[in-house]
Amino acid sequence: MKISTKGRYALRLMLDLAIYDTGEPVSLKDIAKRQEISEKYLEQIISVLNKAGFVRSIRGANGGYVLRRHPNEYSVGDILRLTEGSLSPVACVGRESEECERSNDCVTVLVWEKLDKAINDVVDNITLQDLVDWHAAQSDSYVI
Amino acid sequence: MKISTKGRYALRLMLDLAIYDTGEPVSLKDIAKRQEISEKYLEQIISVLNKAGFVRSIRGANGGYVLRRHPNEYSVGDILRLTEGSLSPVACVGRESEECERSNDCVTVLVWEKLDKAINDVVDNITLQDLVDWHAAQSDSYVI
DNA sequence: ACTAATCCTAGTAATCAGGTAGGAAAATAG
DNA sequence: CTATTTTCCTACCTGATTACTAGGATTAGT
Repeated sequence: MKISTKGRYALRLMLDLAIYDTGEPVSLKDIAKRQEISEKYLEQIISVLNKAGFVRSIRGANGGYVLRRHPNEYSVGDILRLTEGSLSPVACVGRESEECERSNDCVTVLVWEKLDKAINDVVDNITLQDLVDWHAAQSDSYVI
Repeated sequence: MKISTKGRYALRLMLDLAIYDTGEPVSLKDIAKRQEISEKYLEQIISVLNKAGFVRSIRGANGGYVLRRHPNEYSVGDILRLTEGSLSPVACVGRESEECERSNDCVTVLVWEKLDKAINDVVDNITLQDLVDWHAAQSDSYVI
């Protein structure tokens, strides 16, 4: 029941892009340095975000990435589901759930459905903008 | 973010014991047949439940297992945490959480804490007895 | 032309999931 | 006392996944 590094790094990556959004593209090199994550590994992760249209890439010198939309238009759930795959705790519940031939007398599925709902309720109700705000609040408290 | 077969099977195993609790020990062979799970694999899973004192074992012919406590004294969370290990979505939150040197300026941890809380809220508020009741309700509806 | 960046594919070591296999030990039935 | 039924224990195995690393092609600015 763990979120993999792929999902966690994707979230930090998107948050970094949101925080350092000046209009200018942000290079992976900078993100990798700030987040202390291998640049090569980040490449693979951002490639997924790029293909899904979450970010826009600018190639060549002074290139990098920028967010396509406003931070409040990305939910944490969007980002995690894209990079992690389904967040449902078992294969037989949630979106694109697979059929199970035992579903007739299966009681435990009721547990998994509640769990699935609880998980999605959390991640779908936090946006990237919320993370930016929390970050700002945290930084402020250091200054004071 | 998946619950493994170990946790899922453990839950079905405990539920089977609760449903077929007549005072007589229930053999793994019977449980394996009813639940369509390999008996050998169930052996390993119930061994964990046995060592933790969740079930009592009776060896020899006509032996088997019985629940140690009343079904309403087991939460789904107890069973899952025992067999799955921690249910927290990342290593740095929840019970026995590991220290992280980035925790100072880490914002995403707030997401994981909410998620952890939501997950535990679900599994700690469903007991084995609830599952038994749901099962009974489901069986009734078939009879009618 | 040189450099800085993204893009793309392949490889890889370690770990884990999900079992199988074989036999020892205990208890009961006959 | 023996055969059978059951739990108990340890080891092994195969395939998938995780978390990366590596190398080079492509694009674009200076």
